[in-house]
Amino acid sequence: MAENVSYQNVQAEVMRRINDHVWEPGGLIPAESLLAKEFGCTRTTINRALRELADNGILDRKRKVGTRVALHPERKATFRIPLTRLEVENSGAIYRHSLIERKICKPPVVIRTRLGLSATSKMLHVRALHLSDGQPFQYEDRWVCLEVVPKILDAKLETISANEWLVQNAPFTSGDIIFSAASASKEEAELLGTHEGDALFVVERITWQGTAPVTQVRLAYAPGYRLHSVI
Amino acid sequence: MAENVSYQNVQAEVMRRINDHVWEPGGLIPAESLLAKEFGCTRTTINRALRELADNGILDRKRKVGTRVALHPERKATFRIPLTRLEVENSGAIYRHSLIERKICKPPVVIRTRLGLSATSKMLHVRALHLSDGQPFQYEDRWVCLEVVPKILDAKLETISANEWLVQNAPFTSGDIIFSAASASKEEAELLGTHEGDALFVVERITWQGTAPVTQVRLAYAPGYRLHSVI
DNA sequence: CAAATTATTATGTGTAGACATAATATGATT
DNA sequence: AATCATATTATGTCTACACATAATAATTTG
Repeated sequence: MAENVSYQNVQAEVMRRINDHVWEPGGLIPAESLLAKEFGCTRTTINRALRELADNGILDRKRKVGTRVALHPERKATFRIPLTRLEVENSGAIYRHSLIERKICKPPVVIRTRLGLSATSKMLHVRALHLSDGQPFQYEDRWVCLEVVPKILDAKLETISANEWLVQNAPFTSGDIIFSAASASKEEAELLGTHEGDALFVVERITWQGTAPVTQVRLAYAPGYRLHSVI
Repeated sequence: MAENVSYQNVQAEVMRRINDHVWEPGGLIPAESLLAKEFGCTRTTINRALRELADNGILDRKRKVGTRVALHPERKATFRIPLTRLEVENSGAIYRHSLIERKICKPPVVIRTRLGLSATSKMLHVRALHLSDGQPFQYEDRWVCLEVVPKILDAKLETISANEWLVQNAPFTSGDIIFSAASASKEEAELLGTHEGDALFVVERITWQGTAPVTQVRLAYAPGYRLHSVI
């Protein structure tokens, strides 16, 4: 008798009660100590179950106030941000990349202000094309903050992509990502082997080391690219 | 004396050692029991610290084998999947939606096979336009599985959007999401108030209740839409 | 020697209890 | 009545210990 109740059992039952509207969206659910008594386990176990559900956005918790069912159950989707090389190789194709430009210069105002840099700052501007089985796969336009990552000037970016060098040598603490769709410019179309005006999937990413910007990159994918994710 | 060591302290120090290459990517790190001794806390605390980092993709853990620094630190990004209504309202605009079509019929083969339905299955096909301050914001093309959610036939989809009705009435256990870019068809362009061929940001989503498909939806956003996310 | 069996070990998860902390509710004071 | 100090409460996190489990290593067996 007295089987152990696992935190997963608790989670399953909590989810059932939410789905069956036993516990209404926005409503308070019983306190941990009560649930512990009801489920016949310790508060530790209940705590872990509820904490994880709160991490997943299913529940909202506040000290002293209690735990309530999230009002708008906006499920969180997570997706991995792989290296472009691995993204290609995982599809079974052969990866290659070619450096288009590598220049130290002052960034355009858009970039500078977005990163919060002074007007005199110089950055490393890198443009590269990533290929999958010889076909254009992704066009990369990157600005690297030299004050934060001066060592990148020693990197052989013809051999190792800036993407990969940064992952290995420039840790970041946080980042912003923006997904959008854009029409291919003439140059982009040429590089990606498609036509001007074609719809491209675009990812922009800015990464930070504390409050200092590390790098900003714009990745334009060749037509047909689909980013997959799971809820 | 003997200050408590929190799991967050442990996480911070672990991250430092990874960033400073004290622990190499792919390398084994000391076992929980050793770290507990080193940090002067219990294994429980170490476990929580490492477990969370593993959840975030920073570490790889396997029983008996140990814990290693993830070889390719593909950071996971998470983003919320809000109701379209809230997405609009949170931007300060007024939301409205208009139903374009609501029909019970057999789905095209693409949809049917993707959802694993039989050839005779009928589904509810809903098309709607979501507006932000009167301007076209998102075009929704949805198929709902009537075997799983028969009650949707009673819903007043002119009043409440299918999106919102389903969130409240049809829980799901898992889902796939695909992001892509597409050129606007003539009809899409008309509905979204733009031009044929314009680049649209497209989200496709399939949700499942166990192994049964709940709904498949294709959301095409008006030009200019950007999806934000944080790492 | 190869195959099957039996340790061994690192993580996974549970119990029981304690103190910390944030936010509210209550009561005392002006 | 309004303000401030004080209890109260639910979650947050830690200690200390125990047993479960998966995967490997060591050992026995055919």
